[in-house]
Amino acid sequence: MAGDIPDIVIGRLPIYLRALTHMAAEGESLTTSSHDLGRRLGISSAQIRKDLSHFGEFGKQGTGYNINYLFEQLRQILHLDQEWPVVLVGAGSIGHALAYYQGFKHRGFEIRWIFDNDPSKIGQDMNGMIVQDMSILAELIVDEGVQVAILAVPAAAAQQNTDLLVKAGIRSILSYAPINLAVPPEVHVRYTDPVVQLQRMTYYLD
Amino acid sequence: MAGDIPDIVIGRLPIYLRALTHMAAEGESLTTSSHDLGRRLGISSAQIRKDLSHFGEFGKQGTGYNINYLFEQLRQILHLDQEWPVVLVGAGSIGHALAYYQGFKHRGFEIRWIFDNDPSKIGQDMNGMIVQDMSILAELIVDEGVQVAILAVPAAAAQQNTDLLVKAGIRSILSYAPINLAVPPEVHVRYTDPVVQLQRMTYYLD
DNA sequence: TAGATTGTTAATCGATTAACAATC
DNA sequence: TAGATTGTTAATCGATTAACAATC
Repeated sequence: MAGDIPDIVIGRLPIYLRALTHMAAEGESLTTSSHDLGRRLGISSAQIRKDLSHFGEFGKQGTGYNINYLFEQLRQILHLDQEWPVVLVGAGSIGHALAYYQGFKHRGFEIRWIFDNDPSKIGQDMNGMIVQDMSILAELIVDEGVQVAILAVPAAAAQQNTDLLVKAGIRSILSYAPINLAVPPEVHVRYTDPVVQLQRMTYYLD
Repeated sequence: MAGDIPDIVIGRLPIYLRALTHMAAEGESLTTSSHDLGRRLGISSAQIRKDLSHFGEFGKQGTGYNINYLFEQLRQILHLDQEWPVVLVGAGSIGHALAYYQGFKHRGFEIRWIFDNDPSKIGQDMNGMIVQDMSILAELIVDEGVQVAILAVPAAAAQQNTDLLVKAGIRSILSYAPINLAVPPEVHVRYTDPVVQLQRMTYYLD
């Protein structure tokens, strides 16, 4: 059942979740509709209804969706009704920004450990965490059962670090390295490369 | 002609460009093939050939594509045969990481100006640039003809800053704020939200 | 030449949208 | 009730893939 839901649908759920958070915070209404949500996100109302229909019936004809209820349902669908501990690999400037980023709180994730192989960084404090030596990374992942990693190392080191993470049992990797990573099919990787995003837009510029 | 090329195709070109850079750096061969490129990127060879065929004929039957030639062609298609000056709005930890990020160099972009509205940050040096007051942002964009902006401000300030950027003439925005921005159709926006990326993957975790 | 690979066409596959009965 | 909006079906739209003639 779950396996046949298109990944592109899964990819929109966090966007819906985020919009619902804002709506709840605004507190203008207890309910929303597919039309209202779609207008905010630039998505058709039909698509939103179709997406949600993969998982159940969350709305009421005539009134739409209860914001808090739909929010909770999406949280459960995405397995965010628990906090995922995250290991951060790389204590450079990107790693630093991530270590101090407040946005993980209350959205299902917490960076708990930071690793680097640079002796000048090891032992440093970053937002209450001590940068640890890569040599004990695999052991920690196994012992703590960590499944989620953020990779913020230079491109040249990314694949070898990925192999290490995968071997230790990591199943989801968010990579900031500007390179495509090879992983086995059961491991999910998402990429963040600001330059790729910018390059995609300059096509439309003169 | 250009207008009818799907945006999803445009979105893959920077990925191809990045892979070609690595291939050129490795220097193992002067040529590649759609099959070779596809294997590296997890994309079918047919799709790569189809994508490229929107823009011209860059290969040779029997031998494939000259890496440097294809690289140059893609650079031109994406308008990266010039350096785009970028204005960075927000000098917090994300802004700081971006200001010091070396990855923009040689990939078509340079952050030239940093703005913030926090008096404690204004005047600070960041990688050779002085953080400037938001009050002179619009004037600078107009005077310098800046078209590309990176937005790294809190969600609460993102829409009002976007409105300011758009009004001043910015046409491409890369936003790190975890919120959907409303912009006129001629302005392109891309988003980077690490939490959204992570949330998309936890669906597949137990 | 023989083998390899392109560019392109047609077929397939999948995603989005329009429309509407059901019903709150 | 009348108006609004859901969930779903069928139609449309668009993207991917398979296949192959052309040709290096």
